[in-house]
Amino acid sequence: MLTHAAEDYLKSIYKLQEKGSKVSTGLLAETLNVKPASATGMLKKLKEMKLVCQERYQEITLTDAGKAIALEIIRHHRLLELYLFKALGVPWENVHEEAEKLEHVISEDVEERIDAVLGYPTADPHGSPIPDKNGVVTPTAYTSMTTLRKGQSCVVAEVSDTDSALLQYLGELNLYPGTGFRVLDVAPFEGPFTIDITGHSVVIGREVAKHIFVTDVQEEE
Amino acid sequence: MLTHAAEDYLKSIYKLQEKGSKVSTGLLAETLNVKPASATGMLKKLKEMKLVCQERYQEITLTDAGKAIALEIIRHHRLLELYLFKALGVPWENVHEEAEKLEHVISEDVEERIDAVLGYPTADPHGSPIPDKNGVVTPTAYTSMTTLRKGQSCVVAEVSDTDSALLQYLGELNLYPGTGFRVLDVAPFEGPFTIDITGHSVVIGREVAKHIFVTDVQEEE
DNA sequence: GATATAATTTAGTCATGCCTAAATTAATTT
DNA sequence: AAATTAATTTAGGCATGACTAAATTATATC
Repeated sequence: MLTHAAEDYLKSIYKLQEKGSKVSTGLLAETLNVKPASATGMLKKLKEMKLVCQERYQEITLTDAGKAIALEIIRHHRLLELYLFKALGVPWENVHEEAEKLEHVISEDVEERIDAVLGYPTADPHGSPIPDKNGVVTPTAYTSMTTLRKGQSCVVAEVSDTDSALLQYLGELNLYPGTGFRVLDVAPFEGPFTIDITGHSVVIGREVAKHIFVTDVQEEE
Repeated sequence: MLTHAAEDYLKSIYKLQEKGSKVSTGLLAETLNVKPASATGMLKKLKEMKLVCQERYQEITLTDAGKAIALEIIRHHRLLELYLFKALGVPWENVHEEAEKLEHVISEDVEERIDAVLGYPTADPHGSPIPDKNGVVTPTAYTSMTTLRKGQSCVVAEVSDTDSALLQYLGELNLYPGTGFRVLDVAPFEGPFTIDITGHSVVIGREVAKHIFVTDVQEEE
């Protein structure tokens, strides 16, 4: 069994490379709120355990074994997030922090029960895909909200889960994955979006729109 | 915030003195599966934190602050046990182990939601009382099953939660707290009990009976 | 009262996982 | 090409929480 810290390193490496970043010691350290020297130390251990590959001063990648563990932890995390949200009513801006602690201690048995109670879901409350038991991820195709034009309608697919204040704001607007809206107007010079969401008209700034990803984009007369 | 290990020490001290044991370094070490020297080390820290009192080579007791923390952890543990049992269907012989890991990472917010979902319960699946939010414990009055005589009927109040194989056995017999049964016979010379439990006749040995505690004992014609 | 046994404490060690400071290597600028 | 800057690694330290071995204190026995 791995330590919690080692699991967190593997998870962060996976998420960074999934995001398309070149994973370096410094980036990893920053992500984990740790000094680069500490990351070097942990990476050395993970390399000895054959979970991580890295040539001296070069890019960091996961081995198949490392990736499998990373996906398992991510599955724990996302199932727990959804469970806390749906079964216990924890506000979605808080589920990430809670799941962060629980993901390392939950047993496979409890996880399977949670999975069953939720009806074998495929996405967490923010729309991120939940890997299945075999580590297979089915990513959802989506576009950034910033690409939308006046008159288009769409459905929220995913939102960034990093900023809890932003999540709280989006929750107040009911901008959860699955919610549909229509673009009433896009202000010129990279201006804000005015959207119609279930009958209410709301203005959304560019900075917020960058964190919203949509699907089912359709022109509407 | 305390470390998980410190929380475990406080919890064990509380449970041992609740059971009526004189809490010594050696007993505590044995309970926690740790060497006496290790316990001495942790006790030193807990004394510095004013959570534990102990004169050199003498009995160990909790301060009010230490007791409050112990009760909080026990509350976490027992609420989690009941939640795993009722909401997720985890077999009762497994809930102790699961809760042991979760009790240290669960937030107060999630705990309150669990408490509400369960309808503010007062006992865990084994019948142990759940301290309330203020640390008040309302113990249930019960008698050992070994004191029962032929013809008496009663209701299971509590069972030992330490031996998971025993719990599995009791579960198969449906001997959960709340279940009633009647003593059909007690064999002589400290022999086994024959009981009627919801229509089935079952023989229970002395060693098992020692771990069952009953209430509502009544003579029956 | 002396001694054997049991319990407890002290002292020193080890593994984790973080830190800072210094050294090294890589990349950029002049 | 040399020098500066940035990134990475090494070296040494610290806290936690376990361990073993040895010393100390308490208790029981003769």
